[in-house]
Amino acid sequence: MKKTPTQIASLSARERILVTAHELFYANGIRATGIDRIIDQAKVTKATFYRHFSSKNNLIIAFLEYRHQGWIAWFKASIHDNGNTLDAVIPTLLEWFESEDYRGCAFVNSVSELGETLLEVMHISQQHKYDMTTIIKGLLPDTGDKEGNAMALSIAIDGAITRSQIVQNPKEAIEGLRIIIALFYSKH
Amino acid sequence: MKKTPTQIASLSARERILVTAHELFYANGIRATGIDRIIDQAKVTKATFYRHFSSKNNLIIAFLEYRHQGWIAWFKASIHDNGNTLDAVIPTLLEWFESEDYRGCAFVNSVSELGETLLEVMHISQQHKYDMTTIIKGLLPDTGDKEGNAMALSIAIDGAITRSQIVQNPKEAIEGLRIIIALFYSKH
DNA sequence: GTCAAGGTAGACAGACTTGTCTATACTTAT
DNA sequence: ATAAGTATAGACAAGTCTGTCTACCTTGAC
Repeated sequence: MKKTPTQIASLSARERILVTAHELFYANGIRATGIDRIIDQAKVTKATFYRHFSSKNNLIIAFLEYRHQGWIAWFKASIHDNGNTLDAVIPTLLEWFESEDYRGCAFVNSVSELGETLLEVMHISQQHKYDMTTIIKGLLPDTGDKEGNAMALSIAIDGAITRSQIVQNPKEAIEGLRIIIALFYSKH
Repeated sequence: MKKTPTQIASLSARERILVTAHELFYANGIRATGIDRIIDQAKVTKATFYRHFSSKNNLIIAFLEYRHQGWIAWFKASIHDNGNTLDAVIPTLLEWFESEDYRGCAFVNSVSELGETLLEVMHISQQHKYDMTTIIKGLLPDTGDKEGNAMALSIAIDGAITRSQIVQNPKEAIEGLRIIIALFYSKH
């Protein structure tokens, strides 16, 4: 995915916390990441942290909103750059899967970890999947069961995201997805 | 999935710990579940727990092995009971998705939570996905790219498992999967 | 020049974690 | 009958976690 080699020092305290939380939460998990670790790496103090975020839960939600915005923007842009067809999801996802710090879908991971202990996590994750499905729908022709096909395709994409995380073989996951997409093309 | 209303008291201490750990780990997450909670609910003491499992990590691995065995056995049996064809995965998964305590794939959840901090978790999860794919492969005809098709189908299944966990709409996830499976049938 | 906002530095409370340890008791095989 | 194995009960060490607090400093607006 997008690499933002931002000079962390040039950001405001709030942004430094958010960027650092994103990095650590995604890489190591939310429960595994303590506030202390975040404030150390973000180069802020505890008082500053709690001035910007009232609690860790609050930061978790901000992290997911930040991630959602970033991911959707990247996904749209990359699909556009690859021709804006259904086929464009292949190189788009492959690039993501092959990125060094790839660790699956941040929303699936968050729901896995936190379950329903933090309702907003569930809601943001549902919104994220809904928005991804809408983007896929926009790539489909106006024939047949467009809604159902978009759902089916985005489920296949979720499968590839998950499989790539577990089996750590991006090519294999992408090839599986490619077979499914080809079936959709041969149908029309 | 299979409901085992086992009289917990009739089991050995080790089995009680394992059954309880399975219930709590799957329902609430691994990191969210403390040893104290497990020993309380399993009606054993700490000394007994540590006689059977040298550490929490050790219990996590035992839990995943137990889950893998149980899940694969259930999956095979349910597919068999539903006609032993590719279509059989539809009612099989629907039954699982609609079970009250459904919370997605225990292996995906574990990898999400623990990442690479516990290597065995990664390995067991990979084995789990491999074994699931093998079962799917056994349902396919000997035509075309059997290997690739099994991979594609099991990725779609993973997607449905994940989507059902997040969006909490089993029917929708199953319908998406049904569309993909229908495409595989129409191909031959 | 004053004042408010936002920053640094770090001690601290209180809860929760895993894992160890002592001391006691029940069961079963030899 | 005794010894080994497994159980109960629960105190405890040592570490982690989130969140609060005091005390002081810097910067920019007015």
